[in-house]
This record gives sequence, structure tokens and C-alpha cells, in this order.
Amino acid sequence: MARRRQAVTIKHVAADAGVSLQTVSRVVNKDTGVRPEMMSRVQASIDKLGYVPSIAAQRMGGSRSYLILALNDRERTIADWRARQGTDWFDQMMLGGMLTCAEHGYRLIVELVDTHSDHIERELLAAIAALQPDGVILTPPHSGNPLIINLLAAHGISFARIGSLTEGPGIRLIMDDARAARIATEHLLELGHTRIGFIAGPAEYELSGWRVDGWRSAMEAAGVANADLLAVGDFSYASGRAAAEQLLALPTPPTAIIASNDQMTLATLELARTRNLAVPADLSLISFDDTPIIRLAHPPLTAIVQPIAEVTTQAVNRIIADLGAHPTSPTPITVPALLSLRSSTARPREFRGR
Amino acid sequence: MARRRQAVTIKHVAADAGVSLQTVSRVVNKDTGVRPEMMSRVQASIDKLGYVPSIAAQRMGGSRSYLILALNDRERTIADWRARQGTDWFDQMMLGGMLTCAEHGYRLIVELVDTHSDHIERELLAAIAALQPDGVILTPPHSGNPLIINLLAAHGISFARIGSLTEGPGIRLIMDDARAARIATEHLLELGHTRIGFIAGPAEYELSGWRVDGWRSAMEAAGVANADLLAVGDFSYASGRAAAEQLLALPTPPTAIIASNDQMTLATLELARTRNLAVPADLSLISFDDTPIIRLAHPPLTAIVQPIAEVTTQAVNRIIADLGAHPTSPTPITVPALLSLRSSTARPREFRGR
DNA sequence: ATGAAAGCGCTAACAC
DNA sequence: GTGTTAGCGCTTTCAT
Repeated sequence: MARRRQAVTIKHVAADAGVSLQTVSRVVNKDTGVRPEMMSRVQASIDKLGYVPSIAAQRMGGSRSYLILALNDRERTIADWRARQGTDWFDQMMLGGMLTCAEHGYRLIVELVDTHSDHIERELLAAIAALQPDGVILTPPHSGNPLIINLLAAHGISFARIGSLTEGPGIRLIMDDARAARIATEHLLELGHTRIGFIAGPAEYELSGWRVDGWRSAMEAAGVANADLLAVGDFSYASGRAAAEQLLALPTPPTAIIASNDQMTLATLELARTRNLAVPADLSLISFDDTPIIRLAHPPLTAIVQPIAEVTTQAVNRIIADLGAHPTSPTPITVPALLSLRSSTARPREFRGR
Repeated sequence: MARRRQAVTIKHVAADAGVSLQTVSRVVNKDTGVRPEMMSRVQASIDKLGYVPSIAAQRMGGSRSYLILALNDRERTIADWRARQGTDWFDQMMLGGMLTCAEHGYRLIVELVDTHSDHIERELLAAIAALQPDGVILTPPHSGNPLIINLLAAHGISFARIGSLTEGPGIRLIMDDARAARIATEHLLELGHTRIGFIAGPAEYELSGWRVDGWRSAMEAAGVANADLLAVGDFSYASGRAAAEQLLALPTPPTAIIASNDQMTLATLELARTRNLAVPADLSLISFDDTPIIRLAHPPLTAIVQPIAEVTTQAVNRIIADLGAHPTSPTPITVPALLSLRSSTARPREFRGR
């Protein structure tokens, strides 16, 4: 393979336009202090020659790398891909992230890192050293990891934390999980349910707690709070099944259940089928992920729609905006989630025919 | 934002190990001609300091960029993401591509390009100039695009073409669509079907033709070929619906239909429901994508499982293997697809009770 | 087998 | 406003 060189470099443009390298650089980077006439002359040469700066060289020159790194949980991401169940957190992140990066001339690079690994620090440092990204997007469950956020801050890298409210550096963005859970709970309360079970996600995800909070606060406001109605899973199907069994085994089992993700909701639906509980006649169900698997279930399930693409878009925009300026806004950004009503919720049996 | 420098560079390692830059470089790149004793000394310093080379600097030095570019169709990819229907071509590509890149110390960068655009050449050149990728993965419908493959070849970039058999440079990989279609058709023939309809994909995808070929050859071998049983769609739901309508409107309509992707199959299923045709009792159905939406349909649909992750893995491996050596193997690589039997195929009505 | 020097394409800092 | 100079971190010559 021949030593591949840049086809057309800044030098060629400079020569063609009859100006210095620096002037070309200024035009490319839209720096101030170039005469309009000069600018258009240089721009003409750029267009004519089809010049595009090398991001490697730009990085070497000491400026930006035009790279943004998205950090995802290795185990979960790979498991989702392999399972082929339609979980599209990753895709929605790409949708928001890639397109927004492209708008700014940036590229998004994905990196999978082990949450539970003790060499997570080494992994991250290696990625930073190799790529020198201008910004990093942290997704759950990394978003609140003090090791990660302190390391990023120490390196002066602009970064966003999706789904974390933990104090500390970094742009925080949430999808208002508490409010989403509250809305879901209130929907069930309005239908007449009072025994509304909740299947929480694992504690390593901050949002697991918020969702519980939202459910609890709505239940308390209605005067029907009951700690027995809370079960905990780890987002897996098996754990959802176990949690649902726990809830349905109660002396007075719930007439409705909200589960913190699609797999656990599906497990609950399946368990209901096994127990000859009709959904929604005997048991109402709400999922916290609006994946295809949920929409195609029988019945199609009412679900919280999380604005993952939108929140990622905002993450990228804020990261890039923060590159020039210094500090990071201390107030978290909230992008609201929606409740998508389908056919898995109805009035409880005792309310029928009223 | 402060001018960010590499924390630990090759210089630091050289100083720490008491050798020259060049020796460190040789050790990092596993070059030959370094005494084992020297090598381990340098390696010790590398580990101690946590040195990781900057890919920007590596590229600038004139060597590899350690970047592989995956080129996907912009319109279709974004449409799939937005639709949230569980289409996971992209995810499977990432699964195979990212992980395999990582094994070799490479990164995968995704680029979306417009197929139908006349400035596709400009877009590609810009991406190449900016990123200087060592390799490119072409996915359908780009894989056979002469503009693209000639441009890549001219730039001396190692590249793989997934789903194309068009003559020309580049590593060709296919999932044996013809054979897959044949297997699906034979399965239906064995059940006793003779009027097996086929809904083809758009002609801009080479694999559309192969699938038709596979179907036709199986039909001919069974002596039941009939050109009327072929309809053409564009992979969209609407086009699938129209194609299915065309087939079912035949004087003697098919008793089984194979559709070239999940959306068109789903459209056919829905049309069957509308017409009060039971699946599989009145109409057997086979899909060419094994997406969640297909598995969750009622009934769950028999489908061709395409080894997208595996083929992408091989694409990356071959690209990287070709970097050192020169030429590209002229013979296409074939990764077999599978037929996943579910509940949408049965014997045709006239065979019942035999 | 190892080291020294030159240069990749670009930007920052400074001069004009 | 514009040009000049000096690196950035690495790899490639080419010496030794």
C-alpha cells in the first residue's frame, strides 16, 4: 500500500489563491479578520480544488479533533444487539448524535466500556489518548460514575451526562423519569386502580430511583402508597418475571403494573398469560420503553416514550457550544417523555360497568 | 478550552526507557529487528506510563489512520431509525464491525451518504480527505456503485463490498441470497405448494435480483415456474401491500408468498388479514428479514436469517489483512443465510388431510 | 540492531 | 489584515 498523502492540502489552496497558509486556515475556520474579498478568493480556490482539511492534521496543529466520543455500556449494548429484540436505545442515540455531529462538522465515534471493570479508567484513558476527542457523551450507567466524570473533567474535555443528576462536572441531561413514572401512575389512578405495582430497574442506574420516586409520589398523593407494591429487577426478562411473580403473589395482588423497561414488561405480560390473567381486564400494564416488541405485543402495550434522539441531539449541541466558552451550566436539561396510550390499560375489575 | 496536549507521548517513553524515539515506535508497531531485551524494557515503560499512541499523530507520520469507514445509505438508515420498527441491519453491522475493528486496534466510523445524489462523489471525497480511513465498508445499495468503487480503488483504499458481485476492485462478500431464496422456495415446495409468489426488492439492490433468481430456479426445477407470480416492491410497506394485492388478484392466486424484506412481508400479512385469508392455512408466508417485528407477528413468521454481523466481521478482517499485502482476492466470500422455521408456513389447502 | 533527521498538514503565536 | 515561524506526535528515510 503506497504511503497515502492528502490529495489536496492547505498548501495547494494557498498557492492557488496566492495567499499564505494562515489566511487559508483563517477562512476554513471562519476566523475573523479576513477581508471579504480575500475570503471569497480563498473560498473559490477551496471549492475549485475540493479541499477538505484533514482532521488528523487539524488535531496535530493543536486545535480540535472534531471527534465526539459516545461511551456505552459494553455488556448491555452487545447483549441488546445479539438478542435482536428491537431495543433501539443505541439507534436513537446514533440518530440524534450522528446527525447533530454532522451538522457541526463533527464525527461521532462509539466506544464500549465495561462498567464493572476495575480497569475502566485505563480503558477510558486509552480512548482519550488515541482519539483526543473534543467531547464525550456519557450514557447510563456511566453518566454518574465519579471515576469517569472526574477523569474527563481533569482532562478538560467537554462532556455530557445523559440520565444522571449526580453533582459534579459535565452537562447533565435527563428525560424526566420521575415525571414520566408519575404520569404513568396517574393514568392508572384515573382509571380507578389503587393497587399499582412497580418493577424497578437496577440501582446502578440513577434513573431507576427516579422512576420509583415518580411512582411513589403519585401513589402518595392519591393516598394509596404501599411499599409492598415495589419489586426490583435488573432490566432482564428473567428478573422481570421474578419481580412480577413477587407482586402477583401478594395477598391482594396489584391490578396494574408498571415495569421499568420493555423486557421486564414483556415478562410480566407472559406471566399474566400463564396465570390466565387477561391484560388489561385483570391486569393493566405500562412499559417504560416504547420498542417494537412492546408495540407488537398482544395487546399492544401502553408505554413511556423516551426522547433519546432528542436528548442526544441536545447533548451534542451543548458539548460543541461549550468548546469555545469555558464553564458548564450547572442546571440539568430536561427533555420530557411521553405516555403512548395503547391497549394494555383499562379500569380494574371492581370498576366495571359503573 | 486550553490547548490540549497528549499526556504521555512517545518521547516520555523513550526518555523513561533510555532509548530513541524510533525504538519505541518499533516496539509499538511490533516491527522486527528489536532485541527482545530492549523490547521488554520499552514495553515496561509503555505499561508503566500508560502510553497509547495518538492516531492523529500516527496518521500524520505517514502510517495508518486506524480508522475504517462504514458507508450506509442515508435515507434508508435514518428512515429505519425514525420508524423504530426494529430493523436492525445497522445494529448487526455495528456488532460485527465495531467488535472486529476493536480486536485489531481499529475504530469504526459510520458515514451516511445519499445514494441518489449527484454529489455522492464529493461527499465521499470529503470523508476520505477528512478521515483518511485505511479501509471502507460498502453496504447495499452502494456496494456495486461504480463511481464509489472506482474512486476508492483510485485512492488505494482497501475496501469491502457487502452484497455485490459486480465485477471490479474491492473485497466482495455476499450472504448467498440466491441460495437463501431457493431454500425458502424449496421449503414451500416440499409442503406441497406450487403457486409460490415472490415479492422482489428494488433493482438498485443487486441482491434483489439474486433472490428472484433463487426463487425462479427452485420453481423451474420443480417445473412450476410462472412469471406472473413475481411482483416488485421497493422494500417499503406500501409497495409490499401493492405487490401482494397484485399477486392475490391473479386468476389463480398463490398459496404462498415470499417477500424480500420484513416490511413487505408484514404488508402481505396485513392484506391477508383484510381478505380473511388465514396464515398459514390459506396463505403461507416467508420473510427475508428476521427482525423482531417478524418474530412477534401473528403468527410468528418463518424467515431467512441473514448473517449480517458475521459478514461484517469478515469484511473488517479482510480489509485489515489486505492493508499490508497488495491485491484483493477476486473470489467473493460467501456467508450462508439460514431459514428460521416458525408458524407462517403450512401445507396448502388442497393437500390437507392427506 | 539502534539512532538522528526530516517531514506529514495544520494551527498558534508572533511579526509585519 | 496578512505573512512567517515553530512546533504538535509520530513514522519514515537514511546513517551508524
